Amino acid sequence: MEVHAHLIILGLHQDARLRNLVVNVYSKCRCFGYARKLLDESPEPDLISWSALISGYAKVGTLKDSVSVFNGIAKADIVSWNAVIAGCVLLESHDCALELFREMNKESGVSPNTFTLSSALKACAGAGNREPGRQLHAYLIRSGFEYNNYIVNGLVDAYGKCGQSEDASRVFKESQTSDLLAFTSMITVYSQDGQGEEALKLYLEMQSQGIKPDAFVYSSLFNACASLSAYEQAKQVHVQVLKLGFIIDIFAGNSLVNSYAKCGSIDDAERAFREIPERSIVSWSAMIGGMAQHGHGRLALQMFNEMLKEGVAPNHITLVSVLCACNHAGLVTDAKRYFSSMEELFSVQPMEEHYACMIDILGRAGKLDEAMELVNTMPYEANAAVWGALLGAARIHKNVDLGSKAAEMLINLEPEKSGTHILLANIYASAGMWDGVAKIRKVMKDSNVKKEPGMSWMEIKDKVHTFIVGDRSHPRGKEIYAKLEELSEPLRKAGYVPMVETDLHDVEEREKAKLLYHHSEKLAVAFGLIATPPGAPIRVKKNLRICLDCHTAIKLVSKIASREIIVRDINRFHHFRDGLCSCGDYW
DNA sequence: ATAGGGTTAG
Repeated sequence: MEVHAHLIILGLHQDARLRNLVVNVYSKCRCFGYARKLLDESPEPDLISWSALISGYAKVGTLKDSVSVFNGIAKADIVSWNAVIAGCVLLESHDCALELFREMNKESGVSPNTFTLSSALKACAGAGNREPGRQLHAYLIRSGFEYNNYIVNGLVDAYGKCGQSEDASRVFKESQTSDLLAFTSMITVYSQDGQGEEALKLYLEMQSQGIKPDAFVYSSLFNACASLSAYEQAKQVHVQVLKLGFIIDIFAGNSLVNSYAKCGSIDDAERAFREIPERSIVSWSAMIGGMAQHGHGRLALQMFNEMLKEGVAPNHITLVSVLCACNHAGLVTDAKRYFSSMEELFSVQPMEEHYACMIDILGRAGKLDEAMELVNTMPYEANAAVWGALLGAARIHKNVDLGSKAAEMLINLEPEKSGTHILLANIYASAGMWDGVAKIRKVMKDSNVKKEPGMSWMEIKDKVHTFIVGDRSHPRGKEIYAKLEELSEPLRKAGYVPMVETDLHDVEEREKAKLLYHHSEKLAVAFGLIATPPGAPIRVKKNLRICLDCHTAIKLVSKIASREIIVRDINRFHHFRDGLCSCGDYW
Protein backbone atom coordinates (compact mmCIF):
# COMPACT_ATOMS: atom_id res chain seq x y z
CA MET A 1 0.00 0.00 0.00
CA GLU A 2 2.83 2.34 0.85
CA VAL A 3 4.37 1.66 -2.53
CA HIS A 4 1.17 2.57 -4.26
CA ALA A 5 0.77 5.73 -2.24
CA HIS A 6 4.31 6.69 -3.08
CA LEU A 7 3.71 6.16 -6.79
CA ILE A 8 0.61 8.27 -6.70
CA ILE A 9 2.58 11.08 -5.06
CA LEU A 10 5.26 10.75 -7.70
CA GLY A 11 2.61 10.70 -10.41
CA LEU A 12 3.99 7.45 -11.78
CA HIS A 13 0.89 5.32 -11.21
CA GLN A 14 -0.18 5.74 -14.81
CA ASP A 15 2.90 3.88 -15.98
CA ALA A 16 1.65 0.44 -17.11
CA ARG A 17 4.68 -1.53 -16.01
CA LEU A 18 4.85 -0.01 -12.55
CA ARG A 19 1.10 -0.43 -12.20
CA ASN A 20 1.35 -4.13 -12.89
CA LEU A 21 4.20 -4.50 -10.47
CA VAL A 22 2.09 -2.90 -7.77
CA VAL A 23 -0.74 -5.31 -8.57
CA ASN A 24 1.69 -8.18 -8.02
CA VAL A 25 2.79 -6.78 -4.71
CA TYR A 26 -0.84 -6.45 -3.65
CA SER A 27 -1.58 -10.05 -4.69
CA LYS A 28 1.40 -11.38 -2.78
CA CYS A 29 0.35 -9.38 0.28
CA ARG A 30 -3.17 -10.72 -0.12
CA CYS A 31 -4.63 -7.24 -0.62
CA PHE A 32 -6.88 -8.56 -3.37
CA GLY A 33 -9.34 -5.67 -3.28
CA TYR A 34 -6.65 -3.18 -4.19
CA ALA A 35 -5.10 -5.51 -6.75
CA ARG A 36 -8.37 -6.09 -8.52
CA LYS A 37 -9.35 -2.43 -8.51
CA LEU A 38 -6.05 -1.42 -10.05
CA LEU A 39 -6.37 -4.13 -12.68
CA ASP A 40 -9.93 -3.15 -13.53
CA GLU A 41 -8.87 0.45 -13.98
CA SER A 42 -5.80 -0.41 -15.97
CA PRO A 43 -5.94 0.38 -19.69
CA GLU A 44 -3.40 -2.34 -20.49
CA PRO A 45 -3.40 -5.02 -17.78
CA ASP A 46 -0.86 -7.76 -18.39
CA LEU A 47 -1.33 -11.48 -17.95
CA ILE A 48 1.40 -11.71 -15.33
CA SER A 49 -0.63 -9.65 -12.93
CA TRP A 50 -3.84 -11.56 -13.64
CA SER A 51 -2.09 -14.86 -12.98
CA ALA A 52 -0.69 -13.66 -9.69
CA LEU A 53 -4.18 -12.64 -8.66
CA ILE A 54 -5.71 -15.99 -9.71
CA SER A 55 -3.20 -17.89 -7.67
CA GLY A 56 -3.46 -15.45 -4.77
CA TYR A 57 -7.20 -15.98 -4.47
CA ALA A 58 -6.74 -19.76 -4.50
CA LYS A 59 -4.14 -19.56 -1.75
CA VAL A 60 -6.58 -17.86 0.61
CA GLY A 61 -9.28 -20.36 -0.25
CA THR A 62 -11.63 -18.39 -2.47
CA LEU A 63 -11.90 -20.50 -5.58
CA LYS A 64 -14.86 -18.60 -6.94
CA ASP A 65 -12.92 -15.35 -7.12
CA SER A 66 -9.95 -17.15 -8.59
CA VAL A 67 -12.04 -18.66 -11.38
CA SER A 68 -13.96 -15.48 -12.02
CA VAL A 69 -10.75 -13.51 -12.50
CA PHE A 70 -9.61 -16.20 -14.91
CA ASN A 71 -12.91 -16.08 -16.80
CA GLY A 72 -12.55 -12.32 -17.14
CA ILE A 73 -9.35 -12.69 -19.14
CA ALA A 74 -10.00 -12.30 -22.87
CA LYS A 75 -7.15 -14.47 -24.08
CA ALA A 76 -5.59 -16.54 -21.34
CA ASP A 77 -1.97 -17.62 -21.74
CA ILE A 78 -0.30 -20.78 -20.41
CA VAL A 79 0.54 -19.24 -17.06
CA SER A 80 -3.01 -18.11 -16.31
CA TRP A 81 -4.34 -21.55 -17.31
CA ASN A 82 -1.77 -23.15 -15.04
CA ALA A 83 -2.63 -20.81 -12.20
CA VAL A 84 -6.35 -21.53 -12.31
CA ILE A 85 -5.88 -25.30 -12.67
CA ALA A 86 -3.37 -25.39 -9.81
CA GLY A 87 -5.81 -23.28 -7.79
CA CYS A 88 -8.58 -25.85 -8.27
CA VAL A 89 -6.26 -28.64 -7.20
CA LEU A 90 -5.13 -26.69 -4.16
CA LEU A 91 -8.74 -26.33 -3.04
CA GLU A 92 -9.48 -29.96 -3.81
CA SER A 93 -11.87 -29.26 -6.67
CA HIS A 94 -10.23 -32.02 -8.64
CA ASP A 95 -13.03 -32.53 -11.13
CA CYS A 96 -13.09 -28.80 -11.81
CA ALA A 97 -9.33 -28.90 -12.45
CA LEU A 98 -9.67 -31.80 -14.89
CA GLU A 99 -12.59 -30.10 -16.64
CA LEU A 100 -10.50 -26.95 -17.15
CA PHE A 101 -7.58 -29.06 -18.32
CA ARG A 102 -9.79 -30.67 -20.96
CA GLU A 103 -11.17 -27.31 -22.04
CA MET A 104 -7.65 -25.94 -22.37
CA ASN A 105 -6.60 -28.80 -24.63
CA LYS A 106 -9.68 -28.67 -26.80
CA GLU A 107 -10.55 -25.06 -27.18
CA SER A 108 -7.82 -22.68 -26.14
CA GLY A 109 -5.05 -23.44 -28.60
CA VAL A 110 -2.61 -23.28 -25.70
CA SER A 111 -0.50 -26.40 -25.18
CA PRO A 112 0.09 -27.77 -21.69
CA ASN A 113 3.58 -27.66 -20.24
CA THR A 114 5.11 -29.50 -17.26
CA PHE A 115 3.39 -27.13 -14.83
CA THR A 116 -0.03 -27.93 -16.30
CA LEU A 117 0.59 -31.65 -16.45
CA SER A 118 1.93 -31.77 -12.94
CA SER A 119 -1.30 -30.19 -11.69
CA ALA A 120 -3.45 -32.43 -13.89
CA LEU A 121 -1.74 -35.50 -12.44
CA LYS A 122 -2.28 -34.21 -8.94
CA ALA A 123 -5.96 -33.77 -9.77
CA CYS A 124 -6.12 -37.41 -10.89
CA ALA A 125 -4.46 -38.44 -7.64
CA GLY A 126 -6.86 -36.31 -5.62
CA ALA A 127 -9.96 -37.54 -7.44
CA GLY A 128 -8.72 -41.02 -6.54
CA ASN A 129 -10.97 -42.90 -8.91
CA ARG A 130 -9.53 -41.31 -12.00
CA GLU A 131 -6.28 -42.85 -13.05
CA PRO A 132 -3.95 -40.77 -15.22
CA GLY A 133 -5.34 -42.69 -18.17
CA ARG A 134 -3.79 -43.84 -21.36
CA GLN A 135 -4.39 -40.54 -23.12
CA LEU A 136 -2.65 -38.36 -20.58
CA HIS A 137 0.19 -40.82 -20.13
CA ALA A 138 0.58 -41.16 -23.90
CA TYR A 139 0.69 -37.40 -24.24
CA LEU A 140 3.45 -37.26 -21.64
CA ILE A 141 5.52 -39.76 -23.58
CA ARG A 142 4.92 -38.01 -26.92
CA SER A 143 5.78 -34.62 -25.51
CA GLY A 144 9.04 -35.80 -24.00
CA PHE A 145 7.98 -34.70 -20.53
CA GLU A 146 8.06 -38.30 -19.40
CA TYR A 147 11.32 -38.06 -17.51
CA ASN A 148 10.77 -34.71 -15.86
CA ASN A 149 11.00 -35.17 -12.07
CA TYR A 150 7.70 -33.44 -11.43
CA ILE A 151 6.00 -35.65 -14.01
CA VAL A 152 7.54 -38.89 -12.78
CA ASN A 153 6.53 -38.05 -9.26
CA GLY A 154 3.05 -37.02 -10.39
CA LEU A 155 2.52 -40.25 -12.33
CA VAL A 156 3.75 -42.46 -9.51
CA ASP A 157 1.58 -40.61 -7.02
CA ALA A 158 -1.51 -40.65 -9.25
CA TYR A 159 -1.25 -44.34 -10.16
CA GLY A 160 -0.65 -45.16 -6.50
CA LYS A 161 -3.59 -43.14 -5.20
CA CYS A 162 -5.82 -44.81 -7.80
CA GLY A 163 -4.78 -48.24 -6.55
CA GLN A 164 -2.56 -49.10 -9.52
CA SER A 165 0.68 -49.80 -7.74
CA GLU A 166 2.05 -51.91 -10.57
CA ASP A 167 1.76 -49.04 -13.03
CA ALA A 168 3.33 -46.71 -10.49
CA SER A 169 6.25 -49.05 -10.02
CA ARG A 170 6.72 -49.49 -13.79
CA VAL A 171 6.85 -45.73 -14.35
CA PHE A 172 9.25 -45.31 -11.45
CA LYS A 173 11.62 -48.04 -12.63
CA GLU A 174 11.63 -46.88 -16.23
CA SER A 175 12.38 -43.31 -15.24
CA GLN A 176 15.57 -44.33 -13.40
CA THR A 177 15.18 -41.15 -11.41
CA SER A 178 17.23 -40.34 -8.35
CA ASP A 179 14.88 -37.64 -7.17
CA LEU A 180 14.01 -37.65 -3.46
CA LEU A 181 10.35 -36.83 -4.03
CA ALA A 182 9.85 -39.55 -6.62
CA PHE A 183 11.45 -42.05 -4.25
CA THR A 184 9.19 -40.87 -1.45
CA SER A 185 6.11 -41.26 -3.63
CA MET A 186 7.08 -44.77 -4.65
CA ILE A 187 7.86 -45.78 -1.06
CA THR A 188 4.48 -44.38 -0.03
CA VAL A 189 2.68 -46.29 -2.76
CA TYR A 190 4.25 -49.55 -1.58
CA SER A 191 3.52 -48.92 2.07
CA GLN A 192 -0.11 -47.93 1.42
CA ASP A 193 -0.59 -50.96 -0.81
CA GLY A 194 0.51 -53.29 1.96
CA GLN A 195 3.86 -54.02 0.25
CA GLY A 196 5.96 -53.14 3.24
CA GLU A 197 8.90 -55.29 2.15
CA GLU A 198 9.11 -53.43 -1.16
CA ALA A 199 8.95 -50.08 0.64
CA LEU A 200 11.86 -51.02 2.89
CA LYS A 201 13.86 -52.38 -0.06
CA LEU A 202 13.42 -49.18 -1.99
CA TYR A 203 14.51 -47.18 1.03
CA LEU A 204 17.75 -49.17 1.12
CA GLU A 205 18.28 -48.60 -2.59
CA MET A 206 17.69 -44.92 -2.12
CA GLN A 207 20.33 -44.78 0.59
CA SER A 208 22.81 -46.73 -1.52
CA GLN A 209 22.38 -44.07 -4.20
CA GLY A 210 23.37 -41.46 -1.66
CA ILE A 211 19.97 -39.77 -1.56
CA LYS A 212 19.37 -38.22 1.85
CA PRO A 213 15.94 -39.13 3.28
CA ASP A 214 13.79 -36.59 5.07
CA ALA A 215 10.80 -36.70 7.42
CA PHE A 216 8.37 -37.42 4.56
CA VAL A 217 10.19 -40.65 3.78
CA TYR A 218 10.19 -41.67 7.41
CA SER A 219 6.49 -41.20 7.95
CA SER A 220 5.84 -43.59 5.07
CA LEU A 221 8.49 -46.03 6.26
CA PHE A 222 7.01 -46.26 9.72
CA ASN A 223 3.72 -47.06 8.04
CA ALA A 224 5.40 -49.83 6.10
CA CYS A 225 6.69 -51.27 9.40
CA ALA A 226 3.19 -50.99 10.85
CA SER A 227 1.64 -52.93 7.99
CA LEU A 228 4.31 -55.63 8.38
CA SER A 229 3.93 -55.62 12.15
CA ALA A 230 7.71 -55.51 12.04
CA TYR A 231 8.76 -54.37 15.49
CA GLU A 232 12.52 -54.79 15.04
CA GLN A 233 12.38 -52.96 11.71
CA ALA A 234 10.44 -50.07 13.22
CA LYS A 235 13.00 -49.83 15.98
CA GLN A 236 15.90 -49.87 13.54
CA VAL A 237 14.40 -47.13 11.41
CA HIS A 238 13.63 -45.14 14.55
CA VAL A 239 17.29 -45.40 15.64
CA GLN A 240 18.40 -44.21 12.20
CA VAL A 241 16.19 -41.17 12.49
CA LEU A 242 17.65 -40.39 15.91
CA LYS A 243 21.20 -40.88 14.58
CA LEU A 244 20.54 -38.50 11.73
CA GLY A 245 19.77 -35.93 14.38
CA PHE A 246 16.29 -35.24 13.06
CA ILE A 247 13.87 -33.82 15.47
CA ILE A 248 10.96 -35.96 14.44
CA ASP A 249 8.25 -33.83 12.92
CA ILE A 250 4.60 -34.28 13.73
CA PHE A 251 3.73 -36.53 10.77
CA ALA A 252 6.65 -38.89 11.28
CA GLY A 253 6.02 -38.81 15.03
CA ASN A 254 2.37 -39.79 14.62
CA SER A 255 3.36 -42.49 12.19
CA LEU A 256 5.89 -43.82 14.70
CA VAL A 257 3.29 -43.98 17.48
CA ASN A 258 0.96 -45.90 15.19
CA SER A 259 3.76 -48.15 14.05
CA TYR A 260 4.88 -49.17 17.54
CA ALA A 261 1.27 -49.80 18.52
CA LYS A 262 0.64 -51.94 15.43
CA CYS A 263 3.91 -53.79 16.00
CA GLY A 264 2.67 -54.90 19.38
CA SER A 265 4.50 -52.56 21.73
CA ILE A 266 2.10 -50.14 23.33
CA ASP A 267 4.84 -49.02 25.74
CA ASP A 268 7.14 -47.92 22.93
CA ALA A 269 4.14 -46.22 21.33
CA GLU A 270 3.44 -44.25 24.47
CA ARG A 271 7.10 -43.25 24.86
CA ALA A 272 7.10 -42.00 21.25
CA PHE A 273 3.82 -40.21 21.90
CA ARG A 274 5.20 -38.40 24.97
CA GLU A 275 8.19 -37.25 22.94
CA ILE A 276 6.11 -35.43 20.34
CA PRO A 277 6.48 -31.77 21.29
CA GLU A 278 3.21 -30.44 19.85
CA ARG A 279 0.77 -33.32 19.83
CA SER A 280 -2.02 -32.99 17.30
CA ILE A 281 -5.43 -34.63 17.24
CA VAL A 282 -3.88 -37.31 15.02
CA SER A 283 -1.26 -38.11 17.68
CA TRP A 284 -3.96 -38.49 20.33
CA SER A 285 -6.20 -40.55 18.05
CA ALA A 286 -3.34 -42.88 17.16
CA MET A 287 -2.50 -43.38 20.84
CA ILE A 288 -6.12 -43.93 21.90
CA GLY A 289 -6.73 -46.26 18.95
CA GLY A 290 -3.56 -48.20 19.77
CA MET A 291 -4.60 -48.68 23.38
CA ALA A 292 -8.04 -49.78 22.19
CA GLN A 293 -6.54 -52.42 19.88
CA HIS A 294 -4.45 -53.72 22.75
CA GLY A 295 -7.54 -54.12 24.88
CA HIS A 296 -6.54 -51.37 27.32
CA GLY A 297 -10.01 -49.82 27.33
CA ARG A 298 -9.74 -47.99 30.63
CA LEU A 299 -6.31 -46.56 29.77
CA ALA A 300 -7.61 -45.42 26.40
CA LEU A 301 -10.47 -43.57 28.08
CA GLN A 302 -8.02 -42.03 30.56
CA MET A 303 -5.96 -40.88 27.61
CA PHE A 304 -9.07 -39.40 26.04
CA ASN A 305 -9.80 -37.44 29.21
CA GLU A 306 -6.22 -36.21 29.36
CA MET A 307 -6.64 -34.98 25.79
CA LEU A 308 -9.84 -33.12 26.65
CA LYS A 309 -8.10 -31.53 29.64
CA GLU A 310 -5.42 -30.20 27.32
CA GLY A 311 -8.16 -28.54 25.30
CA VAL A 312 -7.80 -30.68 22.19
CA ALA A 313 -11.11 -31.28 20.40
CA PRO A 314 -11.80 -34.85 19.23
CA ASN A 315 -12.72 -35.52 15.62
CA HIS A 316 -14.83 -38.33 14.19
CA ILE A 317 -11.84 -40.67 14.05
CA THR A 318 -10.94 -40.08 17.70
CA LEU A 319 -14.50 -40.99 18.63
CA VAL A 320 -14.40 -44.18 16.58
CA SER A 321 -11.29 -45.10 18.57
CA VAL A 322 -12.98 -44.22 21.85
CA LEU A 323 -15.96 -46.44 21.02
CA CYS A 324 -13.56 -49.11 19.89
CA ALA A 325 -11.82 -48.93 23.26
CA CYS A 326 -15.16 -49.47 24.99
CA ASN A 327 -15.86 -52.36 22.66
CA HIS A 328 -12.64 -54.28 23.22
CA ALA A 329 -12.93 -53.82 26.97
CA GLY A 330 -16.64 -54.59 27.13
CA LEU A 331 -17.54 -51.16 28.52
CA VAL A 332 -21.11 -51.00 27.24
CA THR A 333 -22.38 -48.27 29.56
CA ASP A 334 -19.47 -45.96 28.77
CA ALA A 335 -19.94 -46.57 25.06
CA LYS A 336 -23.62 -45.65 25.25
CA ARG A 337 -22.78 -42.46 27.10
CA TYR A 338 -20.14 -41.37 24.57
CA PHE A 339 -22.31 -42.33 21.63
CA SER A 340 -25.39 -40.45 22.77
CA SER A 341 -23.54 -37.30 23.79
CA MET A 342 -20.88 -36.95 21.09
CA GLU A 343 -22.85 -34.46 19.07
CA GLU A 344 -23.76 -32.30 22.04
CA LEU A 345 -20.33 -32.39 23.70
CA PHE A 346 -17.98 -32.49 20.74
CA SER A 347 -20.12 -31.32 17.80
CA VAL A 348 -19.40 -34.53 15.93
CA GLN A 349 -22.49 -36.04 14.34
CA PRO A 350 -22.55 -39.82 14.59
CA MET A 351 -21.58 -41.20 11.19
CA GLU A 352 -22.00 -44.70 9.74
CA GLU A 353 -18.79 -45.84 11.42
CA HIS A 354 -19.98 -44.78 14.86
CA TYR A 355 -23.29 -46.59 14.39
CA ALA A 356 -21.50 -49.72 13.19
CA CYS A 357 -19.23 -49.61 16.22
CA MET A 358 -22.14 -49.13 18.62
CA ILE A 359 -24.06 -52.00 17.02
CA ASP A 360 -20.97 -54.16 17.40
CA ILE A 361 -20.69 -53.24 21.09
CA LEU A 362 -24.35 -54.02 21.82
CA GLY A 363 -24.21 -57.24 19.82
CA ARG A 364 -21.07 -58.55 21.51
CA ALA A 365 -22.56 -57.80 24.89
CA GLY A 366 -25.54 -59.96 23.97
CA LYS A 367 -27.98 -57.06 23.67
CA LEU A 368 -29.14 -58.26 20.27
CA ASP A 369 -32.55 -56.58 20.46
CA GLU A 370 -31.01 -53.20 21.27
CA ALA A 371 -28.53 -53.69 18.44
CA MET A 372 -31.33 -54.45 15.97
CA GLU A 373 -33.30 -51.47 17.17
CA LEU A 374 -30.35 -49.22 16.41
CA VAL A 375 -30.03 -50.80 12.97
CA ASN A 376 -33.68 -50.02 12.28
CA THR A 377 -33.67 -46.47 13.60
CA MET A 378 -30.32 -45.18 12.36
CA PRO A 379 -30.32 -42.72 9.47
CA TYR A 380 -28.21 -45.01 7.29
CA GLU A 381 -28.81 -48.17 5.31
CA ALA A 382 -27.04 -51.03 7.11
CA ASN A 383 -23.70 -51.66 5.35
CA ALA A 384 -21.26 -54.56 5.40
CA ALA A 385 -19.67 -53.38 8.66
CA VAL A 386 -23.06 -53.45 10.38
CA TRP A 387 -24.06 -56.89 9.07
CA GLY A 388 -20.57 -58.14 9.91
CA ALA A 389 -20.98 -56.96 13.49
CA LEU A 390 -24.37 -58.66 13.71
CA LEU A 391 -23.01 -61.88 12.26
CA GLY A 392 -20.20 -61.85 14.84
CA ALA A 393 -22.70 -61.22 17.62
CA ALA A 394 -24.89 -64.04 16.37
CA ARG A 395 -21.91 -66.38 16.42
CA ILE A 396 -20.90 -65.47 19.99
CA HIS A 397 -24.47 -65.75 21.27
CA LYS A 398 -25.42 -68.69 19.07
CA ASN A 399 -28.37 -67.03 17.39
CA VAL A 400 -29.12 -68.92 14.20
CA ASP A 401 -31.90 -66.63 12.93
CA LEU A 402 -29.89 -63.43 13.19
CA GLY A 403 -26.81 -65.21 11.89
CA SER A 404 -28.41 -66.47 8.71
CA LYS A 405 -30.13 -63.15 8.05
CA ALA A 406 -26.84 -61.22 8.50
CA ALA A 407 -24.92 -63.74 6.42
CA GLU A 408 -27.45 -63.50 3.61
CA MET A 409 -27.10 -59.71 3.52
CA LEU A 410 -23.30 -59.93 3.67
CA ILE A 411 -23.08 -62.47 0.87
CA ASN A 412 -25.09 -60.08 -1.29
CA LEU A 413 -22.83 -57.18 -0.40
CA GLU A 414 -19.49 -58.97 -0.56
CA PRO A 415 -19.91 -62.27 -2.43
CA GLU A 416 -16.16 -62.76 -2.82
CA LYS A 417 -15.39 -62.99 0.89
CA SER A 418 -15.12 -66.48 2.31
CA GLY A 419 -15.23 -65.46 5.99
CA THR A 420 -18.99 -64.98 5.90
CA HIS A 421 -19.66 -68.57 4.82
CA ILE A 422 -17.26 -69.90 7.43
CA LEU A 423 -18.82 -67.93 10.28
CA LEU A 424 -22.30 -69.03 9.28
CA ALA A 425 -21.11 -72.63 9.13
CA ASN A 426 -19.72 -72.23 12.65
CA ILE A 427 -23.10 -70.96 13.83
CA TYR A 428 -24.91 -73.91 12.24
CA ALA A 429 -22.38 -76.31 13.69
CA SER A 430 -22.67 -75.00 17.23
CA ALA A 431 -26.45 -75.45 16.92
CA GLY A 432 -25.96 -78.99 15.63
CA MET A 433 -27.47 -78.12 12.26
CA TRP A 434 -25.20 -80.30 10.16
CA ASP A 435 -27.36 -80.14 7.06
CA GLY A 436 -26.82 -76.36 7.13
CA VAL A 437 -23.06 -76.90 7.30
CA ALA A 438 -23.21 -79.28 4.36
CA LYS A 439 -25.29 -76.79 2.36
CA ILE A 440 -22.70 -74.06 2.88
CA ARG A 441 -19.92 -76.38 1.88
CA LYS A 442 -21.79 -77.05 -1.36
CA VAL A 443 -22.51 -73.37 -2.01
CA MET A 444 -18.84 -72.55 -1.52
CA LYS A 445 -17.81 -75.30 -3.87
CA ASP A 446 -20.34 -74.26 -6.52
CA SER A 447 -19.59 -70.55 -6.37
CA ASN A 448 -15.86 -71.22 -6.18
CA VAL A 449 -15.40 -69.28 -2.93
CA LYS A 450 -12.21 -70.51 -1.35
CA LYS A 451 -11.43 -70.36 2.35
CA GLU A 452 -8.62 -67.88 2.80
CA PRO A 453 -5.70 -69.87 4.18
CA GLY A 454 -4.66 -68.93 7.71
CA MET A 455 -1.12 -67.63 7.95
CA SER A 456 1.05 -66.46 10.80
CA TRP A 457 4.28 -64.48 10.88
CA MET A 458 7.04 -64.14 13.37
CA GLU A 459 9.88 -61.64 13.06
CA ILE A 460 13.36 -62.41 14.33
CA LYS A 461 15.99 -59.70 13.84
CA ASP A 462 15.15 -58.46 10.34
CA LYS A 463 13.84 -61.70 8.95
CA VAL A 464 10.15 -62.54 8.74
CA HIS A 465 9.20 -66.21 9.16
CA THR A 466 5.92 -67.36 7.64
CA PHE A 467 3.84 -70.30 8.83
CA ILE A 468 0.90 -72.15 7.28
CA VAL A 469 -1.09 -74.95 8.88
CA GLY A 470 0.72 -78.28 8.78
CA ASP A 471 3.66 -76.84 6.83
CA ARG A 472 7.01 -78.52 7.42
CA SER A 473 9.15 -76.53 5.04
CA HIS A 474 10.68 -74.17 7.60
CA PRO A 475 14.45 -74.79 7.98
CA ARG A 476 13.91 -75.48 11.68
CA GLY A 477 10.69 -77.41 11.03
CA LYS A 478 11.86 -80.51 12.90
CA GLU A 479 12.63 -78.54 16.05
CA ILE A 480 9.30 -76.70 15.82
CA TYR A 481 7.28 -79.91 15.64
CA ALA A 482 9.39 -81.42 18.39
CA LYS A 483 8.64 -78.40 20.58
CA LEU A 484 4.90 -78.82 20.00
CA GLU A 485 5.22 -82.52 20.82
CA GLU A 486 7.09 -81.62 24.00
CA LEU A 487 4.34 -79.20 24.98
CA SER A 488 1.47 -81.61 24.42
CA GLU A 489 1.83 -83.42 27.74
CA PRO A 490 1.99 -80.33 30.00
CA LEU A 491 -0.86 -78.82 27.96
CA ARG A 492 -3.01 -81.88 28.50
CA LYS A 493 -2.22 -81.81 32.21
CA ALA A 494 -3.21 -78.13 32.35
CA GLY A 495 -6.62 -79.10 31.00
CA TYR A 496 -6.23 -78.53 27.27
CA VAL A 497 -8.67 -80.53 25.15
CA PRO A 498 -8.48 -80.03 21.38
CA MET A 499 -11.61 -78.31 20.14
CA VAL A 500 -12.22 -79.75 16.73
CA GLU A 501 -14.20 -76.99 15.07
CA THR A 502 -16.24 -77.61 12.01
CA ASP A 503 -13.71 -77.29 9.36
CA LEU A 504 -14.90 -76.85 5.83
CA HIS A 505 -12.09 -78.92 4.45
CA ASP A 506 -12.89 -82.47 3.49
CA VAL A 507 -10.71 -84.24 5.98
CA GLU A 508 -11.17 -87.07 8.40
CA GLU A 509 -11.87 -86.31 12.03
CA ARG A 510 -8.49 -87.70 13.11
CA GLU A 511 -6.72 -85.62 10.51
CA LYS A 512 -8.57 -82.54 11.75
CA ALA A 513 -7.24 -82.94 15.27
CA LYS A 514 -3.74 -83.20 13.88
CA LEU A 515 -4.21 -80.13 11.70
CA LEU A 516 -5.62 -78.25 14.66
CA TYR A 517 -2.51 -78.94 16.71
CA HIS A 518 -0.42 -77.61 13.82
CA HIS A 519 -2.35 -74.40 13.13
CA SER A 520 -0.14 -71.60 11.85
CA GLU A 521 -0.27 -69.58 15.08
CA LYS A 522 0.78 -72.62 17.13
CA LEU A 523 3.72 -73.22 14.75
CA ALA A 524 4.75 -69.57 15.04
CA VAL A 525 4.60 -69.62 18.83
CA ALA A 526 6.61 -72.84 18.97
CA PHE A 527 9.19 -71.26 16.70
CA GLY A 528 9.25 -68.20 18.96
CA LEU A 529 9.99 -70.46 21.93
CA ILE A 530 13.00 -72.07 20.29
CA ALA A 531 14.34 -69.04 18.42
CA THR A 532 14.27 -66.30 21.07
CA PRO A 533 16.10 -66.12 24.41
CA PRO A 534 14.23 -67.34 27.50
CA GLY A 535 11.93 -64.66 28.93
CA ALA A 536 11.79 -62.55 25.75
CA PRO A 537 8.30 -61.64 24.54
CA ILE A 538 7.07 -63.51 21.45
CA ARG A 539 5.27 -61.44 18.82
CA VAL A 540 3.13 -63.20 16.25
CA LYS A 541 0.89 -61.80 13.53
CA LYS A 542 -2.04 -63.67 11.98
CA ASN A 543 -3.97 -62.77 8.85
CA LEU A 544 -7.33 -64.02 10.18
CA ARG A 545 -9.12 -63.96 13.46
CA ILE A 546 -7.30 -66.19 15.98
CA CYS A 547 -9.04 -69.54 16.38
CA LEU A 548 -10.67 -70.55 19.66
CA ASP A 549 -8.52 -73.62 20.14
CA CYS A 550 -5.28 -71.71 19.57
CA HIS A 551 -6.46 -69.01 21.95
CA THR A 552 -6.95 -71.58 24.70
CA ALA A 553 -3.68 -73.37 23.97
CA ILE A 554 -1.58 -70.19 23.83
CA LYS A 555 -3.01 -68.98 27.14
CA LEU A 556 -1.72 -72.19 28.72
CA VAL A 557 1.61 -72.04 26.89
CA SER A 558 2.24 -68.54 28.24
CA LYS A 559 2.06 -70.03 31.73
CA ILE A 560 3.92 -73.26 31.03
CA ALA A 561 6.82 -71.51 29.31
CA SER A 562 6.69 -68.30 31.44
CA ARG A 563 6.55 -66.11 28.36
CA GLU A 564 4.57 -63.10 27.29
CA ILE A 565 3.05 -63.97 23.92
CA ILE A 566 1.54 -61.22 21.80
CA VAL A 567 -0.65 -62.20 18.87
CA ARG A 568 -1.97 -59.56 16.52
CA ASP A 569 -4.92 -61.02 14.63
CA ILE A 570 -7.03 -59.28 12.01
CA ASN A 571 -8.96 -57.29 14.61
CA ARG A 572 -6.84 -56.69 17.65
CA PHE A 573 -3.97 -57.70 19.91
CA HIS A 574 -4.03 -60.58 22.34
CA HIS A 575 -1.49 -60.33 25.16
CA PHE A 576 -1.12 -63.77 26.69
CA ARG A 577 0.52 -63.82 30.09
CA ASP A 578 0.45 -66.24 32.99
CA GLY A 579 -2.41 -68.26 31.56
CA LEU A 580 -4.66 -65.31 30.73
CA CYS A 581 -5.33 -63.10 27.71
CA SER A 582 -5.78 -59.33 27.73
CA CYS A 583 -8.97 -59.71 25.69
CA GLY A 584 -10.63 -61.48 28.61
CA ASP A 585 -11.76 -64.15 26.14
CA TYR A 586 -14.00 -61.54 24.60
CA TRP A 587 -13.05 -60.97 20.96
C1' DA B 1 3.94 -15.29 -12.46
C1' DT B 2 2.23 -20.99 -12.65
C1' DA B 3 4.17 -27.28 -10.43
C1' DG B 4 5.85 -32.53 -6.71
C1' DG B 5 6.02 -36.54 -1.64
C1' DG B 6 3.84 -37.87 4.54
C1' DT B 7 -0.04 -39.00 9.93
C1' DT B 8 -5.16 -41.34 13.08
C1' DA B 9 -10.51 -45.75 12.37
C1' DG B 10 -13.51 -49.39 9.97
